[in-house]
Amino acid sequence: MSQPRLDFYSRHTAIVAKGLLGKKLVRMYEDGSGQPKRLAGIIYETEAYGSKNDPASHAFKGMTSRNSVMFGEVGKAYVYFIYGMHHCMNITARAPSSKAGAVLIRSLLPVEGIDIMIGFCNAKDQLSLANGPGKLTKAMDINRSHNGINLTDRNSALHIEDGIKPKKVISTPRIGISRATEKCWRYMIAKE
DNA sequence: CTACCGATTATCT
DNA sequence: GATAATCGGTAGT
Repeated sequence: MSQPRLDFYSRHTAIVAKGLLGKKLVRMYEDGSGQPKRLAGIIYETEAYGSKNDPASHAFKGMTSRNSVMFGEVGKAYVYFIYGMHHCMNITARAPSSKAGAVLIRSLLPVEGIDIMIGFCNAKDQLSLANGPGKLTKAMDINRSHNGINLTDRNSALHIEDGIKPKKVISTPRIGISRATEKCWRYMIAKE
């Protein structure tokens, strides 16, 4: 299975956000049986977050202990904890001229290990399993231990593989933020 | 050390 | 549509 390499992530964050649609997020889940289980979903919705040009981004005010991954190498996972109960997962990506950047994964369409994911989050059907940034991390058991993990390595517990090619993509303002709402940096696969 | 608040979700009216 | 749940990061004292 081929997968995006470093140069894929070394472009403007918004371009990468759009390019990640249709790719597959793969989680190798170690359940103690000795045989890793594969959990995977097609990326259906993303949002781009920049640096000093983007007041809505964690990186806007400069590097801190939390967001340092956003300033590091591209193609890594940036996982953070929010609202005392949810994790959100990002993929670091930025043009070489930019200091920081990441793409928030907002929703997935589960395709592998669906039974296991349903067990994690009490969801009843495939669609409601990972249709939100906090829900998909719960469905795939993603937490801060995955912060900084290399997503371009297929041996990682978390990585990206090539998936489908979206036929139609739409962009809208981002969700759940109070600043820089004028930027249309949210991308999602549209129904044909 | 203390206080405020957020890239969310489930649940209630 | 509105709000509680719940806690780590960040800024300010």
